[in-house]
Amino acid sequence: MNKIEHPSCADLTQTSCDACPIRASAAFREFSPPELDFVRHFKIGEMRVTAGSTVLLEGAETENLYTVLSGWSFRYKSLADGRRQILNFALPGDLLGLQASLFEALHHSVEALTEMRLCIFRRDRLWALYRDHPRLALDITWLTARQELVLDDGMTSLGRRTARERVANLLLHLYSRAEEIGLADENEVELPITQQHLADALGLSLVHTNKTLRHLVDLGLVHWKNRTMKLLDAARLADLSGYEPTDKRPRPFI
Amino acid sequence: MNKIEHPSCADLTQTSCDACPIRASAAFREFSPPELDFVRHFKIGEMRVTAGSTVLLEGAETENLYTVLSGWSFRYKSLADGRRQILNFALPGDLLGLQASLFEALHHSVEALTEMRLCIFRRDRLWALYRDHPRLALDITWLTARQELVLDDGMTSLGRRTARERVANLLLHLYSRAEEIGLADENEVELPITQQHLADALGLSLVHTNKTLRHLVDLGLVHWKNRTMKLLDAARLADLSGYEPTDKRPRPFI
DNA sequence: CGGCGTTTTGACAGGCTTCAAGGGCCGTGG
DNA sequence: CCACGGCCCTTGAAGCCTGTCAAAACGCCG
Repeated sequence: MNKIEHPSCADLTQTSCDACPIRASAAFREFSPPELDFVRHFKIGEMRVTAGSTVLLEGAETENLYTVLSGWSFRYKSLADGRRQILNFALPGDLLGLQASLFEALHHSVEALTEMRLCIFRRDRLWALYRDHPRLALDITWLTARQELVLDDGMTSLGRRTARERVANLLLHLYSRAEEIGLADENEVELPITQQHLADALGLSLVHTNKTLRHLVDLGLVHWKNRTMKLLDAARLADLSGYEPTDKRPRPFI
Repeated sequence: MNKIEHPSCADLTQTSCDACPIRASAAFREFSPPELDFVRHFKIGEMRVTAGSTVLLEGAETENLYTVLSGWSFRYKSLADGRRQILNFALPGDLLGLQASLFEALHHSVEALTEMRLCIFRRDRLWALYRDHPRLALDITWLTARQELVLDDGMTSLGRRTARERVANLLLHLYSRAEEIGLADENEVELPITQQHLADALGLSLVHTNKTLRHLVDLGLVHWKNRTMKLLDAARLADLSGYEPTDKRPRPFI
């Protein structure tokens, strides 16, 4: 399996929040000393999971709140007969399990696409965070609002876009997300997903996803091989996808 | 067709927050006196819009934050060629425009289905709310997380459910939402929507939506006439829809 | 080399869309 | 009082986009 490398913290058993690899990214805002201090105590520990493992399971209760430190994963829902819908992909900096912290149980599952490192926060201290660190609370709201943007666009794709538009749209979105946190450049990105994942995210069958993707490749708009994607003509892709780039402003973080 | 109306609030007899019709509902939690006091000042005024008017327009900036006091509306996105996807329906107690408060611009529109009364909050005081009233901040987070539940299920429908499953699922969902705030009982509810709205929410064509709905009616599972829906066999509907009821716990509110 | 997961292709079926037209309901106006 | 127009709902027919079935090619790894 492909792994996402984060050399700076590769062999650390427990990253100090001071040296958090996430915070170091230019995409996130700076913490004040008191905030940093709180976060250090809010955090219970770290978790490392292997590619393919289930991080969160639909229906589970009493889960904690997690933050992705490294690695890719995806949220999904399953129907009784096995049909699966991928809701979105979670990258470093994303929050996981907030639902479980606010409601009785989780209504979706999360699966790791690569080896992942997760920061674990105590769900019972979420209230303390809101009470004592409003700026962090606002950051959480910001993250959830941002995710809603993604879900809104995803719904529009599933409901009203053609297969070709959906594929083009998702490829651009994935590149954009990866680039934002420095996992891509030169229009090239390593995506740890199979075409089956694309299909489940797009609401299409595997076969049709393949044919559509191949079509875009044949048109010379994108390269897709060995878990690596390269955008060859992002402008034309965007053109036939109705893609609307999302807000790029600095991003807060717990 | 769609016009933005911003009637002056001056002539309206402003509802005192103390007697807020939303808070009176058993579905919402009680406010503490200080919270009530803050909300009173957070609120700038009320707005009344007529059925069919556009409450929020995609791309608009510097919008305020709204809360629905009465009436139905829906959030939607449009594609360049006119295709429309309804993202969800907003009922009394729902928040509108949080995105616009956190980001540069709105990425979806909102249209009123009935006459509506909206409570207007100052977007620039959102930070004060988080700073001084963490419980209210948590309430906002709760509302957005809850909306995410709805979007997740909607995505699953659009991506992986058949037309029949989608229709059955949406009807149950709409009834559930209406019942929750006392707008429905005896399995009967007045839905101010046309089949075109159903179609746009389900990602189906109007024709196919009609045929599918008619099929459910012919099966004796539901009644649909004159903007009124009655669930005749909710169990069987749920059975063929893969419906999962959402959390029913008391609901917070700004 | 063999096994397995992934990608690719072809053929066919079908669910859903599109096109088209008629019917019902209701407010408006002659 | 009835005709008329505008929505909305309904129904039929034809066609296409996408799903399903099947099988082969490919690539990686033990």
